[in-house]
Amino acid sequence: MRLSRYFMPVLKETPAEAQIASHRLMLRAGLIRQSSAGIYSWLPMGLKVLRRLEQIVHEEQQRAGHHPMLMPTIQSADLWKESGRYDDYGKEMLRISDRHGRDMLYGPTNEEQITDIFRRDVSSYKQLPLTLYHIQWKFRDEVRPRFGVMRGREFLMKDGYNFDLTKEDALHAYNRHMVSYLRTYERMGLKAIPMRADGGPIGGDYTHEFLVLADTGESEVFYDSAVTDLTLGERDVDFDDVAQCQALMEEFTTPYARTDETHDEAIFAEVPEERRKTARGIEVGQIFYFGTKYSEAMGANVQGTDGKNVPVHMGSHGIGVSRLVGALIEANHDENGIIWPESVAPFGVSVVNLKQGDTDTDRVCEELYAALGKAGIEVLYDDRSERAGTKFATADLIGSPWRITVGPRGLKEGVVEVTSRRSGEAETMAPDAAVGKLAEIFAGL
RNA sequence: CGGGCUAUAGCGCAGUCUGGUAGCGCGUCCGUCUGGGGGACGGAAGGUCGUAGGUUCGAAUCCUGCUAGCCCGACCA
Repeated sequence: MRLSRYFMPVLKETPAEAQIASHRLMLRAGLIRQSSAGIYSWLPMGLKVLRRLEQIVHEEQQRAGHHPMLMPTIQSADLWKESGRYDDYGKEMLRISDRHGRDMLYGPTNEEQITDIFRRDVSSYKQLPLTLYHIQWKFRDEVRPRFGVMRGREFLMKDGYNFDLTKEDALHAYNRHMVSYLRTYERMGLKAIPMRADGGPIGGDYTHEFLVLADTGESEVFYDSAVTDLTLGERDVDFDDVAQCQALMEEFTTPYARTDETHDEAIFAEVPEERRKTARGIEVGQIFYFGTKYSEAMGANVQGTDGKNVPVHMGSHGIGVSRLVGALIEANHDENGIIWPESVAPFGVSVVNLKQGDTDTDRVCEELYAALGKAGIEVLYDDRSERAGTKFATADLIGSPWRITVGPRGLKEGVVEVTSRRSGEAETMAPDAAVGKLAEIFAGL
């Protein structure tokens, strides 16, 4: 993308309403604009990030054997009256009525809807196990929205639902989700720790929250530092392998890791003192197994091998996709701006032309732009007639992980400069070598 | 939902106390000089001062209602 033709309204100063780094930087870098309290428009570059996260979530869900679908944002209240949650949910739920005076609502989640879909078309154990998910906008009418997209009222969420004949099968689904979530966050360049959690309004005995450590996190967390060393890495996972998923789940949940809601000082005290850590965390996902709570309330039964109807065992699982954009920035920024991990960056490379209008710098920039694009890298070419300082400041702010600086001084020696946004380290090399180096870096993503 | 604060140009702010018809910086547009970390100079555009009503010869300024936004707490992904 040529910056001169793009819509990327960056701000030099921070809007007064933004308190935390991610909110400030999302506004300053032109990712979002507020529409009303807790409701945001996603500008082109913000949408790019959101789409990249969605893409990773889709790939990892489908890798685990889950099926994408899409349910509506507006739901009928009838289903919620049936499950009993119409009254339980309280003012957080945005209630509306249509022209006929029917009670409707803007969905804060979709257990009722998915259960309704399930019970209409699934009647036999032979159709199980089944896990369906979607990525859809939700609305929760927070009393006090804040921190930009981290605690908005409207938010994009992946929510998934598993249906299984037995508790054992449903717990495998639970473990499978645990592992697929770990993979998902790792691909995004995030360290998310599964922590034992409270059921909350969704209910359930088995539940873990995934938290990203960040000073601005809303939850206080307590953990054994051993848990932060764990990674899935390149390990090959067979999501149908019950024992493997179980083992991985145990590996990642055995070290102590809890939020303040479930924290137990007595158990925590057993962790060796030097490994006992207290920090703050941002919740970016949660998984639940809740048994037959909804299937019983809503009559979601299947016939078992003996021909008898039994309620299915269910679980639900969520990833806060829009919130993740904020969490990623909280975990990846410095005083100059955002530092995107390669896998989610809206632009992998910023090409900075230090002397717009100079025949040689213009030509080399164009060649780099074309060659990097051919290598499958999204490039933001800063072709504005701005001075070097302005272009560097913009590049730092928007956080492309790599910058190629092209100026007459370097071109005299036949080189350009390749700079890592994260480390700040710069290397000079021929333009061809720069393309080769970056193509290699981005090839694995 | 309790407590506190704010609303003036795209962004950050002054002006309000003491009423006289709106200003600064950044950004934007034009021009010139520049050109490796937000450059300089000259010119210009842009505001029903959140909204409705009241007081007054006259209201950004004083009074009342409303709305929106922000902060702390409780709540929550």
